Amino acid sequence: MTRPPRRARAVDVAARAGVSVATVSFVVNGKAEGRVSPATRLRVLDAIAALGYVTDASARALATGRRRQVALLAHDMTNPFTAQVAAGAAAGIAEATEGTGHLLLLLASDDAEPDTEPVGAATVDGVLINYPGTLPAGRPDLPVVHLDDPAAGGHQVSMDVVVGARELAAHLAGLGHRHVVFVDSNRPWSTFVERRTAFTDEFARRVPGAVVTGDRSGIDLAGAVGHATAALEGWQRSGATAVVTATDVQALGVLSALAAAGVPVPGRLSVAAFDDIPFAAVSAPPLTTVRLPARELGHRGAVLLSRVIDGTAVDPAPVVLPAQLVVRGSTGPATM
Amino acid sequence: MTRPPRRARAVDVAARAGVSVATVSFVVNGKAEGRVSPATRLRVLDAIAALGYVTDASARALATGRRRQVALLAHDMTNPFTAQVAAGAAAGIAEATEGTGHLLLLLASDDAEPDTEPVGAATVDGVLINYPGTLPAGRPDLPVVHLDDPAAGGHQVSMDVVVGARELAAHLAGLGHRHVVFVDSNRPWSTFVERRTAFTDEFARRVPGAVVTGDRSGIDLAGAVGHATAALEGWQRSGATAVVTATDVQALGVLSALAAAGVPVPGRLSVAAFDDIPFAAVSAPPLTTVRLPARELGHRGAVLLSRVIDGTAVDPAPVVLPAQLVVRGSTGPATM
DNA sequence: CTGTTAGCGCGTTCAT
DNA sequence: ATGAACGCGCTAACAG
Repeated sequence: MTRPPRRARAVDVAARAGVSVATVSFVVNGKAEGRVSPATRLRVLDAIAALGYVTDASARALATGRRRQVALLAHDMTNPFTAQVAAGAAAGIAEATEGTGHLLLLLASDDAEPDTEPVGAATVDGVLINYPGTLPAGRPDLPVVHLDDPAAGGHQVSMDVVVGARELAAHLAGLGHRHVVFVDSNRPWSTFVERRTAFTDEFARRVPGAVVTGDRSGIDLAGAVGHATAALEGWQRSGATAVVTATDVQALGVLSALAAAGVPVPGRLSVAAFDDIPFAAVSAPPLTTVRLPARELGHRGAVLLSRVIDGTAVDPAPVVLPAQLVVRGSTGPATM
Repeated sequence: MTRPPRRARAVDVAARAGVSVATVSFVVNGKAEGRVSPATRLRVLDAIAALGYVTDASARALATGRRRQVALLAHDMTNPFTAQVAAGAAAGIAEATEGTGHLLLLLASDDAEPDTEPVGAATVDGVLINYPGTLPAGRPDLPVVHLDDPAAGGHQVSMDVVVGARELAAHLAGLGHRHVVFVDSNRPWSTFVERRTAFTDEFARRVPGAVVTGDRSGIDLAGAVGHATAALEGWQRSGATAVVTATDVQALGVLSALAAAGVPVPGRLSVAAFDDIPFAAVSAPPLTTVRLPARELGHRGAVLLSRVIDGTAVDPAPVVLPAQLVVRGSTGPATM
């Protein structure tokens, strides 16, 4: 009665069904068509169910060379944008592989590089990089898709940040703003460079004598609040009438600092940003921001990566997702 | 000149170093001590570096039975609490395994159960469940640690929600509130049940004739906003002077709905919740909430799981992390 | 101190 | 239509 609680193997299934392991393998992998008679196929299926047999992933991986896993290299899961990318990626890989593919989460610890050991150890069939910079060499032919890194080569999916930035510039210009502070991220990622330069260029083009003061802060909430609190007075003295940040998280920090200091938004200072994370819609006032489709980014990236892995996608054709300005209550007419 | 871009294997290293694969295996796994001479060890190391050799994870897993991977079963990575748990878990597993362990992310798609196929396929050495309910059977002896699920048996780490809930009840009672609306989560997870009953009991104990009106909403931002907007009028008519929600996300939604309706907080209605996600500190007004150490939860859970896996932790001794009320601006004296 | 070798569990070609 | 046998790359017991 005391059956060994050991996992059933293909041999066990084969024995119970009175066939060979090869037959079991065929049935399990859907290659029974024209090779295994429907009757025996059913017997095998029964045995599988009875034994609770599940193919061992490591053994299969060793035999096939496919791991059925993909890694997501990201920086900080605590950032809502990243979290959405991850959620989208998980859904995308599941969808593209019909539930057989899975996501290995590789996060950077603090400011270090994320741990890429699994990549070298061939634990994954491909990598999704939501992180600037390339992989450590060693696996030159490993399928890779870059996310939101317009400067990256190869396969990538990004968002039309430039269009969104221009819309934002036009919006602020139309409200009469002439001097804005642009709070960049203190990480020199290409997506942030693009946000800043596209905004700055368009704003300068539309507003004669425009002034865009550069500034930067961490993109974590605490860092953003601290920076904004300290920089606030300088912003006011400079005559700026609007603050644009590279990310929503920073803007939420700015909003908080302004509220604490009793500065009316958008009465005294307008605030706008990029991302449109869910919390941007419920801040006080709700945040005007450039909507960047984070979840879609992860989703499309995962689907693309799956295609690269199975060889369907060969030549790198960058996918660019649309971005769009969402006007809410944090921006208003410029007032000096 | 055209070297095959193939990954180097142990045999290749062995050949280059003039030793056998066993020797390579020993030095790779740090078992060279007293088995391999320092000199040959160095030769092997050189060969490894020269060839860029990295042990194949699948092969090693097949041979050792250890996958060096752990799964995190979670519901919605978009929820900041979950994201923090994930970040903590990733850090914890890396720490406990000195960088050799990794995190497989298994998310539930919408309201379905999360995909547990990798668990059955033995892709992981253990599972971290931040999700109510147990694993599908089939692997009864698989190490499991439940997170924030006080009703779960076995190994688990949770938080002292009861203490926090009582502090909150005392706080509101002290401010003169007698009628509060408790907006529960619409998911019947034990952690939420605990939050509600602990709060309700303590509040009733402290306030003679106390009224706690029950209510519930989704714990996603959109759902919370929608619900609050619709329920708002009823809350006001009922004579409630405070709203307590099961999670910060819901409270943020409530705050947003109240702001849109022009209801002063805490002037007309006080608002409080559980979690203390980062955004709770920057809302307008900043949210009074019971701080639940999410990151720590994930971290400790991962460390504990590692111990269970390597057999260090045997008897399930539930770990309970402290919770503590953080009073901010969203709660004030009751006013009718 | 070092080499040989038998598994680990599955996929797949080649006979039958 | 089915089974036998080899290989995937590595670990670990055993022999020397």
